[in-house]
Amino acid sequence: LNATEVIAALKQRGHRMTSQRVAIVEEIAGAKGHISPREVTKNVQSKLPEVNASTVYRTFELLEEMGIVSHAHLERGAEYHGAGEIDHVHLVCSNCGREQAMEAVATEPLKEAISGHTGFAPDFTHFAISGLCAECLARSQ
Amino acid sequence: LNATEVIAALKQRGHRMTSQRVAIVEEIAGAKGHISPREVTKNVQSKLPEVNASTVYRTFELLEEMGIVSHAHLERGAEYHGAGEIDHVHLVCSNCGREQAMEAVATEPLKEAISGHTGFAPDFTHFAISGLCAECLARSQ
DNA sequence: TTAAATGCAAAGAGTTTGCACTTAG
DNA sequence: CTAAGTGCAAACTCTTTGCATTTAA
Repeated sequence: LNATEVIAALKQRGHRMTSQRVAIVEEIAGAKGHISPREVTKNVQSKLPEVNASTVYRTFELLEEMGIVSHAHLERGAEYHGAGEIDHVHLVCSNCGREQAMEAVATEPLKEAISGHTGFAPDFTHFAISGLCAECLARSQ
Repeated sequence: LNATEVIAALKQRGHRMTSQRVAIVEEIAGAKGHISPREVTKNVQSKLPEVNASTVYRTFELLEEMGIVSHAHLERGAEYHGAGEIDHVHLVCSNCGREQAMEAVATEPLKEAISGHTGFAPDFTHFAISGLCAECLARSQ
């Protein structure tokens, strides 16, 4: 996710570039993996104290509408990630809370199994997948 | 999930059976599939108007602690289901919002694939699985 | 009797909204 | 200029918590 490109895309759609919007886009673009509205709000406010949370939410909404980011549901609410990134699933340890990502290609077999049984076309990237990470699993045995 | 048995289990643990608790347990036991704290609150209040939402939350907490129910994360917050029920995953259509359940055995192949790649032991029943239901998929093509 | 359970009110987190003000273009 | 964008305050949803009161056993 490249801030310059996103800003160019926004301008092309006729959006105005305010200092708040630039800071928010840069924060999102600079984040690795996923980032939540509250993190963006906190980080942006350390530079521009006046930026309001509602502006952050409105910016995420706009970017999602433009197909630039997507959101996923993790244990504690929504997180966003670049829509262009390699599809990945979110593995969240229910014991220690650690998160890891895994490429979504590995989920193809289950996609086909579910699709074959029910006709439902699953998208494993939208909700996190809960479970036990390797360490907690080992420790529990 | 059988209300009488749950009540018996509560009594055996030394809990008191108040009219509120009975009504809440009956509502949960009477629900098919999953049910949310807000639904329980709404339905119970139609019989006992004075029941407070906090009592419903405390009851769910107690039942989960006793292993009688488990919770899962769906698009709009937590839902509970009987812990004894056949393990099932929640398929939620991102287009029409419809929910369907599917036995979790079908997810075994992916469990093994993820476990083999990352050591992570996934539990697909804890978060819903998003996607397109058969109807919306057909309509989109 | 007495401690568990409840109701209530408040708080807290996360998110949305209406409206008046600001400002990019 | 002027409408898009913003800040602010309020509201809303979901959930939790402290405390005084009620009540099952």
